[in-house]
Amino acid sequence: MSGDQLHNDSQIEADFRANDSHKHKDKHKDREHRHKEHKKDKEKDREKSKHSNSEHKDSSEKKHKEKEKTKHKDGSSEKHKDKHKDRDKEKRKEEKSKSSGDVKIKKEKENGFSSPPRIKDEPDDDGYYASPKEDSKPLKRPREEDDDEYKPKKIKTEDIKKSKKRKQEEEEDNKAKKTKSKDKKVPEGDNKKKKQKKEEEQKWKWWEEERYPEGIKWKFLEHKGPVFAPPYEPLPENVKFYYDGKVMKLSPKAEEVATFFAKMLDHEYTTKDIFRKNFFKDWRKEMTSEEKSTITNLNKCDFSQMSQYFKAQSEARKQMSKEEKQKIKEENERLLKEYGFCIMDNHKERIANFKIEPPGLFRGRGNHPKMGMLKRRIMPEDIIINCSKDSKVPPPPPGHKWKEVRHDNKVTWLVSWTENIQGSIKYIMLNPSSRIKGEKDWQKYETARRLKKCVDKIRNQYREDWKSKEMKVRQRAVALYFIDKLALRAGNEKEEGETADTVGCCSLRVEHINLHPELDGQEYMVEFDFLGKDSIRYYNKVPVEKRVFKNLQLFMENKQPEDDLFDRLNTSILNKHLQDLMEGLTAKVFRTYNASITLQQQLKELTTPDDNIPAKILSYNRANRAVAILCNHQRAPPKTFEKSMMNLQTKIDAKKDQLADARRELKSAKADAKVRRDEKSKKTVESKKKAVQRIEEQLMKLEVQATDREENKQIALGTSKLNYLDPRISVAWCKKWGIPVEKIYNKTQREKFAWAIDMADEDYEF
DNA sequence: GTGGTTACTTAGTACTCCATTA
DNA sequence: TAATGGAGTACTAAGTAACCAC
Repeated sequence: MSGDQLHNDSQIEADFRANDSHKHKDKHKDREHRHKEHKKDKEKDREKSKHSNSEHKDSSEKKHKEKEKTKHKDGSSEKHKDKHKDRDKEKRKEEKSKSSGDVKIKKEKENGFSSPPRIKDEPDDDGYYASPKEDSKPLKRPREEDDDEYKPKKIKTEDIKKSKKRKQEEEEDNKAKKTKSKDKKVPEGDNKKKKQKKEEEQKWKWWEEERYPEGIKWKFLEHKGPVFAPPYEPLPENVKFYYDGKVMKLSPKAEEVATFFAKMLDHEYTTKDIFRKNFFKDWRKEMTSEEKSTITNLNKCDFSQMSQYFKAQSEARKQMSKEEKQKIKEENERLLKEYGFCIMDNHKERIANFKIEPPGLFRGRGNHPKMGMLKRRIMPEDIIINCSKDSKVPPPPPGHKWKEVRHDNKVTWLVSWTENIQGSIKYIMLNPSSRIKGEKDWQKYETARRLKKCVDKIRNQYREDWKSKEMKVRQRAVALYFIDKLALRAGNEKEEGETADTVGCCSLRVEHINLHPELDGQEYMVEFDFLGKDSIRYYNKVPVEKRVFKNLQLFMENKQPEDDLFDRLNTSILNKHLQDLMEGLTAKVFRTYNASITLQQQLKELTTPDDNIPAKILSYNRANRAVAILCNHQRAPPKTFEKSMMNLQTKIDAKKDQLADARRELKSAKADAKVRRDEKSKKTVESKKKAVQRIEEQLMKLEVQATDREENKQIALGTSKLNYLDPRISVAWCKKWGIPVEKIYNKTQREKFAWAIDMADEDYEF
């Protein structure tokens, strides 16, 4: 298959799939919503479902309350997994029996889903793709050697010489800074340049140093603690809240929560029943008893004045003078300078998120049962500080104290707290450019490269396991095949009712796949349709091997749509097995491996040596896109997409006219030169020629831009670029073809991948 | 084997800022 | 000079997976 073909096919696929996906997104959501609601409603509601909407809502709310009560009363029953599962299955069964009458949805689904298979290339023989040839070239740097990864990790201590050198350098740097501040005679521009140069020279190459022993994350850590959200500022007197048409002054606490809702009034969220219900419940908790007895119906609340006030405020912010904006900018910079960095082992490192999340309303993704709940304000008393014993512990704000100060150098976080919505722990950690994150990232790609070496063996093994006598082994083998072939996520188990109903490979249910012995002229087709991470829909039709198909039929035998497809499997079983096959191997390594290897293959196929730089970059983006499609990285089409495409087209048309004019002028200049035969007219011809060339180039650039943008409409390239693609592949490609790395990675990305930019040469092979 | 907890990576979206254009 | 648009950034939700106790 040629590069072009591949590109075109994948593009068509992408468009089909993306259109499909968005067309049906809402329907899907509706269906999912019904699914959940019905689960809650159980038997009694079966009858009621025929009744009016409002009735249905009321009863479901009651049921929900009952459910919550029983949850609290009888926690033990909740804990028992099998019972739990069985009950879910029962509920799902009921839901299914109800929704089976939903002809409309089914019909539309049949009509709408026509995307071609979206899989990686496979040779015809066995539906199995060969891994690329392994490269035996020695890698330049010692730490790139895979052997390093194979051996059980040796305990390494920091090279004394190096650390001494580092200290020396730092001291010199400090001296230099001092003298620089004294020296006022040097012109500022010069100073800046020098400073920049110096900074570049002094970028710490942690990747050239020894790693710490396994488990030790740092030896010294000092920071200033977190920045708390600004306190609530009460609304001005003239901004009123109305209840049932009458002005009502709210207590500060209730008012603050009301403003959260008012700020979101234009958002679709605030029209959703669950959101409103959750918000109202939590809002009432913040009210005084008087307010509670008055405000009993959210529909009677009028937040419009508040909403307008915030809109006016944001408008005023936009209209601020340059000076005012500058002042704010400076204040932010000051905050960043003070709290945005820490000292970790002799190095100043940037902190990723030093600000504590402000209070507000929880905005889950997809059909989240907790959307609208109040995310409470985090106080110093909620905060755990982590730093080294010999560091200066950050002082809590006056009149407050920390929940705890600990000195745990086996973890990377500086600050943590527990949020109130899911009860999960949130952390303040370092920036991706830091040593601690970079090292981990590098390690991740090294693990994926190790997988490359044994992936053939693993593939042979799971193919064998499709024939196993043990059901558990067969399920494991088929699931692994999907994870490998389709880059599916592992699919951990989730607590029912706590999050949106999304799945990954191991948690797929029977209802998420459809088997077609023949479809679109191909045999043994599996049709996937489920909501994955972030409730992004995964829809794909894939031809599989006969044995896989037969196994799937077996797994689905005597099961209901809401039953687990792989009922003998979970991620922990799968990962334990993978661990036996290769040290450090887990399900997610396959995603990294397949993404990176795909990029490398695609770059080889798509890059045309004679192309100019913009065309080569288009090829790069196409290779990147192939990965994004594989990993199902979608985005909502930008709101201004159509408009901006139209503008671009207008520009292209204008450029075409300009080109036509220029060509005409060139032609007449040539004719003129033929007659006159003098130097002057020759020169004119030359300059006209150049003008044509220049315009041609400009036109080409615009056209490339248009193609790229169109192909990217619903595909997000960033996620794979940042998390799945070994940056050394991109760096090597840039070096090989003389493309400035800035064209591929922006400043932040270059900082994150500094290690790769420094160490990869053009021969690098993933 | 299970459930709970913890630590960390991966993810999409909303917002901000700055360059370009009218 | 204001409007526009797009790249880059901030934010934080939602995953994966390890570990531990039972």
